[in-house]
Amino acid sequence: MSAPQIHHRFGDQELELPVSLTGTLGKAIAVLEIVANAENPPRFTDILAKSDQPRGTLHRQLSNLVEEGFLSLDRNHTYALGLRLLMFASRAWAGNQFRAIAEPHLRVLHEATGETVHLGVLRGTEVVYLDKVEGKQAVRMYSQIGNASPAYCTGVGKAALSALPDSKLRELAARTRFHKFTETTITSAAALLAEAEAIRKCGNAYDREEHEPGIRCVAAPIFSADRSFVAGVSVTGPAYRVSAEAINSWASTVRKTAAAIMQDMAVRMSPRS
Amino acid sequence: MSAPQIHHRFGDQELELPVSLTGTLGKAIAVLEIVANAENPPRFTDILAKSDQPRGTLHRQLSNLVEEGFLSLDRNHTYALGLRLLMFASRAWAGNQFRAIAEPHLRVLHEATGETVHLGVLRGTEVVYLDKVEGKQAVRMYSQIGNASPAYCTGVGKAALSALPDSKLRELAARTRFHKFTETTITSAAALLAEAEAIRKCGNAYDREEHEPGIRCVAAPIFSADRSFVAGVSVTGPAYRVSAEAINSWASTVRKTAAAIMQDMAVRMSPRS
DNA sequence: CAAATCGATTCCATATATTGGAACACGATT
DNA sequence: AATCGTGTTCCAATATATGGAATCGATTTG
Repeated sequence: MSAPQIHHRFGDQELELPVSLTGTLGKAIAVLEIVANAENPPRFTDILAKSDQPRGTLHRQLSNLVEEGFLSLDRNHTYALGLRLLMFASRAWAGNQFRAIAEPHLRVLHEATGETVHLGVLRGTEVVYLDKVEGKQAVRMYSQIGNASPAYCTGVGKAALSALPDSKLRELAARTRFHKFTETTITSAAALLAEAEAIRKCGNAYDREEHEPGIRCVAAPIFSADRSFVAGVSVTGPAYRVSAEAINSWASTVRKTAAAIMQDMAVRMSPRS
Repeated sequence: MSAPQIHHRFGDQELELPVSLTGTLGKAIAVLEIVANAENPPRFTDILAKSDQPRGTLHRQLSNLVEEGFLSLDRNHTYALGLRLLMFASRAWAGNQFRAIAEPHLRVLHEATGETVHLGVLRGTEVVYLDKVEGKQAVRMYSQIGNASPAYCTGVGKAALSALPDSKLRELAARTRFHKFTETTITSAAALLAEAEAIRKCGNAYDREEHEPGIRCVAAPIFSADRSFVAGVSVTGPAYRVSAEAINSWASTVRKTAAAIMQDMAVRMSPRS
């Protein structure tokens, strides 16, 4: 019913993270966020405590969200994120052109290395994972895909950051909140800027057990011509199995994958169909 | 920072599907839905055509959604679902108690049969898949999980429907819009009610290539005591590899898995902490 | 068993955010 | 240069969200 018209979607996606509230919608989403960030299913009062909305208002907001399927309310009066979010996300993922284009390249990279391959894009100071290719293994997916990790301590994240124009990089570095996950985690904006510079020079980002102990990773940046869209690819493996030499030996392969993805995207950008 | 308090979440989740608009939020979500259902990335005018909102209004709604990260707008003026939806979905999935409880049982079922195992819950007249366990295979995930399929022509869906109280079942059957996907697809409310009765008798639902040709499946219902929450678990395989006899031989195994999940949930429901 | 306490829900005058028509800007096409 | 198709901005009118207080219900306490 619709021609398979190809659009060009490279310098897409916004990088801004929403801080200011967008009227009614923003308030509703703020409530969603509270529920999403709660460790155990929150009750009305729990949410009220974290929200600065008066009772009546909050109650209606919650009711609306439940009505719309963005939240679910069980009979113990605890709220949880609703199934409708899953439906939207599934379509968001399937319809994402960048992911679709990158996917075959990720497979090739996985074949070449035998280790887990990640694809992620920068969103504010975080990286959102769009795909993951790993060996024989039962599902284990939402656990990673759609997940957001800090950019400053992951291979994909640092690769993406390094591709940003300098002004943008500084801005993000300034507003990053650093947390020392391991011994080697970067913990200052200055160190992050230096790291980005190093990555620009050699073309690869490395995660030297900076996020999780025992996990190593090489990554390379992917970016649009104007740097308004930045992402990264990486190969990850456990330190006990993957030596530092192995990581180094994959560096150029990962760079080639990134280059191949960028070229593939450029190709599908130009003509209007 | 928070006690690992266990809440009981069985007769949870709402079954209603949102038809009426919930004020401002509902209108915003309606816009989201338009973008989600578009085949190729829609432009402003495309959305305007499907929406009944005036230009100015629609434009602000879109701007707000972009601002909040629920939509992305690329420089060709095409809209797509935003990454923030992925982040929410990832947390919704990870935090879903039902899925977490069912997961180990799904693995066992997969080991026993060697074929793909699905877990899904009913939402309105559709089934939303929460988990999928399959053999050695690279990712392929959002493609199924979070996906919504019609209930009347899938194993999981029919199993879930059969567990509903009669009045609810009739209501859903009445508002189901039937589409003849294959030769064997059920295409009337009456036939669906009869099918549900048959499932209640034998305890299993079968998908006899009713949704996709060449795909067979046995399922069993999962439900809360008061039937306010209904779901299903299934084993699926390609007809060329999986004979009708094999499917039959798995029937009781699938029922046992469903029973085990239900018991496991009941256990984690009762005490308040 | 009554009273009190805590939480969730409903109500309604008021303030505010959304509305939508029209004007404006921009680029592509003729 | 003029026209057309798009996307974007503006602002008075108005519909909508707000939030304080009252109500309801369940659970705990005296």
